[in-house]
Amino acid sequence: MDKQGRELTFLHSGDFLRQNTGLSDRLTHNSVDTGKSTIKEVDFFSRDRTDDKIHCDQEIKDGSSSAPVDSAVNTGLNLLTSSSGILETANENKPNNELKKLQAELDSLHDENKKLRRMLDQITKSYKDLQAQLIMAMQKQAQGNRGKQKGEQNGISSPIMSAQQFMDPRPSAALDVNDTSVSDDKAQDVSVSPTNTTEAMSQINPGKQASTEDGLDQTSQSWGSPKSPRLEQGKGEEQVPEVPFRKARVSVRARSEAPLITDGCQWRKYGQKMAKGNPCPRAYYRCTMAVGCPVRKQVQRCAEDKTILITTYEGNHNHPLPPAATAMANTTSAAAAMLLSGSTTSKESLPSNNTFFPSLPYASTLATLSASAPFPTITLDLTQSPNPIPFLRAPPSTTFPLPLHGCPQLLGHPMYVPPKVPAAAIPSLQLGQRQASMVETVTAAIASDPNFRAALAAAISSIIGTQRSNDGTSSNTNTPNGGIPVLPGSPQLPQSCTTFSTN
DNA sequence: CGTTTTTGACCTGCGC
DNA sequence: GCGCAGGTCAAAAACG
Repeated sequence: MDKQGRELTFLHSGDFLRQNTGLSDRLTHNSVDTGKSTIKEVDFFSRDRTDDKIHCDQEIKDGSSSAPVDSAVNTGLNLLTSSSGILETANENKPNNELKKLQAELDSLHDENKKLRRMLDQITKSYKDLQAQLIMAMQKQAQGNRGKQKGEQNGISSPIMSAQQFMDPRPSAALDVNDTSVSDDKAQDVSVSPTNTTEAMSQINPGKQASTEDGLDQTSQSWGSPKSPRLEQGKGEEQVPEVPFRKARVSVRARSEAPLITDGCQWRKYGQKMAKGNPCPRAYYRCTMAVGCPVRKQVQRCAEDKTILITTYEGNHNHPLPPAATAMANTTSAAAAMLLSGSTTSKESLPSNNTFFPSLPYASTLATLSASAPFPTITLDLTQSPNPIPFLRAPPSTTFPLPLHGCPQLLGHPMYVPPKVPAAAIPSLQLGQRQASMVETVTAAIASDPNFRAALAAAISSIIGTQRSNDGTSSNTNTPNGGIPVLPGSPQLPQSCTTFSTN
């Protein structure tokens, strides 16, 4: 928490600027010429509760996807109860029989509600079963085609498969076509666990899920140091099969003068390296919010435009996340959901434009999928405005234009006015609002994707099923983050990793 | 004094 | 096999 004191939170009106406690001298490039404290981090995602509430309301209105069914049911009950109470008060003088009528009606509604819940449970269960079967079938198919797969790796594979691979670190092991050692047992495990389907999303999700989740340990292990010699020493034996795709990554490009972007988590820097082709060093951070949290992130400034900070998240949090982190998690989870949604057909060489969403206003802000990298990566580009600044994007990939109306380039620093960026002329006073709305805008934009909706619905179903199976509690708690429901794979504990780095 | 950052060394994977 | 690049470790330094 100390660290947070050094961070800047732009989305909280009250916390608009948090005091930097004195590390500013280290970050010379971060200094604001006005003499104000150096900006340590920029919080693109933090929101206040009001925002969350609004977001939640929006989801409910949207109806199709997000709002967990249970919550909808409960809402109905509440409304009825409330309304009945009002009636009771208003009808004090009316005959008791009328009151009894209302009570009877209320009871009947309760019964109906129970029935609906049962139905929901059944549907959820059925969905899980089907999902498990699908995964198993896919794995078998993958094994059958393994011979071909090498060639296909660089090409386009089954959308579902690719999605699974991207999103699922663990599942990736199970689903990985390259992994000959995958066992059916493992596949089953994966299928059973909701976290499997969307690891990246899970990472993003504010972790509400209990750390007891089996996925955590596995994730931690794989993350702990896939490359770590020490850990790998035992790989000779029963070790979890090495997966070509170690982990899904979420990378965020944002314009920021701050060296870091506040994402609600605590990070400890454990290394810095000069990357080839980039004069700016790459910093490596590890999540310190919980002991053994496997989540790591890399922060680097873009070589082409040093005002752009690129942050890449890796791994799932194995601990609950604070609200501020939840907001970020929501955004990244949305991106992850897009990955899962089947857009992943575009593993590579798909046009980097708004081919998929021509109707979206700002193709300039994109989510990019890259399979060419060692790790499946989705990149959220928050740097471009309707008047985009050209910059080089990595490898051929599929892009998902995100209509960010919030002038992403301003996100990084409220006081910073990039000379190149026209949008920078926007008064800094509006930045807070803009940034606050940006998260929602991004979320809404992503959610507008039918594929995303489908994925989200599936995710919710998985979560609901999981929670009930795990603790028997209702699924209402799935949306603590105030907006995007916790997606499967990241359900409560794990949060997907999205990295915001400014290069 | 405890925690965090810095930084050089080390390890691994990959391409030639 | 060698060299390069990416990533991590861990001791030392810095910070609060």
